Amino acid sequence: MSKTIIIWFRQDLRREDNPALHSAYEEGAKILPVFIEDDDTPKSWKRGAASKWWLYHSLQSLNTSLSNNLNLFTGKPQDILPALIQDTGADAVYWNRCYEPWRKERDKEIKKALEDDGVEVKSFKAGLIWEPWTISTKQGTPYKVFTAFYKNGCLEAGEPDRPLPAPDRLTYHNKVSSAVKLEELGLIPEKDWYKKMEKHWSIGEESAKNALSHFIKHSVDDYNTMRDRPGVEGTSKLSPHLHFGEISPRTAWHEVRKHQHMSKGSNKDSDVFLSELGWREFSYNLLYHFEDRITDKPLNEKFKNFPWQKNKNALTAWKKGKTGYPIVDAGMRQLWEKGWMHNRVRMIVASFLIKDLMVHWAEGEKWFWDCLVDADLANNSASWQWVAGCGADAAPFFRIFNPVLQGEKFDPKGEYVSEWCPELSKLPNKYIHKPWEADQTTLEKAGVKLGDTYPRPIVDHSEARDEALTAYKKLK
DNA sequence: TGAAATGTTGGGGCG
DNA sequence: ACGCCCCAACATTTC
Repeated sequence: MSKTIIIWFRQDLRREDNPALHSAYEEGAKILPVFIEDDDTPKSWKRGAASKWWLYHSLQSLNTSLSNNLNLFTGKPQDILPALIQDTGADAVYWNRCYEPWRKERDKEIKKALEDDGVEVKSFKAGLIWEPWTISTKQGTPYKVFTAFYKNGCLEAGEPDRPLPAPDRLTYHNKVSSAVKLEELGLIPEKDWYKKMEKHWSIGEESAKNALSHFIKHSVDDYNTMRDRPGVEGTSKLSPHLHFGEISPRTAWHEVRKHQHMSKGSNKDSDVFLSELGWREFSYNLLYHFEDRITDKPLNEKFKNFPWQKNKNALTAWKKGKTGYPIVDAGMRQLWEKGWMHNRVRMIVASFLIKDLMVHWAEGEKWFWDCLVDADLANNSASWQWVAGCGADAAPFFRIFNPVLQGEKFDPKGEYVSEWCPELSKLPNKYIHKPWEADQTTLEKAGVKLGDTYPRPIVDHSEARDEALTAYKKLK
């Protein structure tokens, strides 16, 4: 009689390059695929609304590719898994590792409890290319500077492992009767705000592969410059697929490498994309080594005394995309509608919230957490601290983005602003990033009434900048 | 993966 | 022809 192995899916919702699944398949075992929507996540980091919506579809897609054999549960894995083993007589549980602090701890306990009961447990690397404990400085300390981490740490560790093929013809254990329906996971909200997101995304493993090949075919060789143009298709848009593990970072890495070997041109641009995968690894490295100072406390303790403003009205205006700065508002509206924001604009809106409005970066972090389909603890936390200047290898605080100049530089034709702030779309390029400077005739011609159809700036950037710098200077 | 302030240079207007 | 000033253009420094 063949062995039955529970494959506990978490953030690895794919068949290809799935080491846990692959290993069970190679053993010729009967597979019992399981996903548990756990309720033991700390309150602040419960799945956000957009993230839930994505997960719903990703699970649906995974279930299809597992020939409807995915068993869904809600509750605590530490209760559900042993019960499941009791029910099915499964011999082993395999999973791919997660790196959130609370999951790490919990998984360790589950492993011990199961092993004490004579159940075999194996965990695998699937979500990262270089796991944090394998990369350290010559002194044995964790890297805190990206370039050193990536060049001397990651790249010196050698070419990443090749991705594993998807197993064909899996043998499944019978579906478990206690499993619940996808609808019962509580992932789809009552209000149907997500309808508008549906047209922006195609979810699941196959879509993730398509997104990657589309990116490699059309954008990767102009990545270095075009990735900064929010009005243009220049980025990979892989982030949600990577977060849920619909595609592995190793696959992305090696597909780009393959392209590099076959293409005649320079690899400069595609190398920049690979280094972005490196930034993802760096974020996980920080989360792993500095977990208590990553998600809401500043890594740089000097910032504990920063005079953050509880500016509720400003925060609301920011969230709604009504700050009066077109590039900021366009970004915030894109986030709301699409569950995603272009990376260049993420930096601009974050700089604006933190430095122009002097609102604590954790407020922005929370809002992104709820709105982003790619909400990811490591990336979101590290990136907010990066902009705030209090993270590892962070942008210095005094590097304050000017929303007008950023708009003019990276959205020179106003395409991005026009798409997300259509009320401004008839303004000439010269004024589309600063409508308050346009004369009355120009405004009327474009159908813009400041303070009515579009807000006036809620702060004066130049004054706000001075105030932020003054506050920063007082820190010691 | 900035922007503003400050410094330097050099051409051209002009007495 | 010369010195002086103005100011763009560019470079450097500072936040």
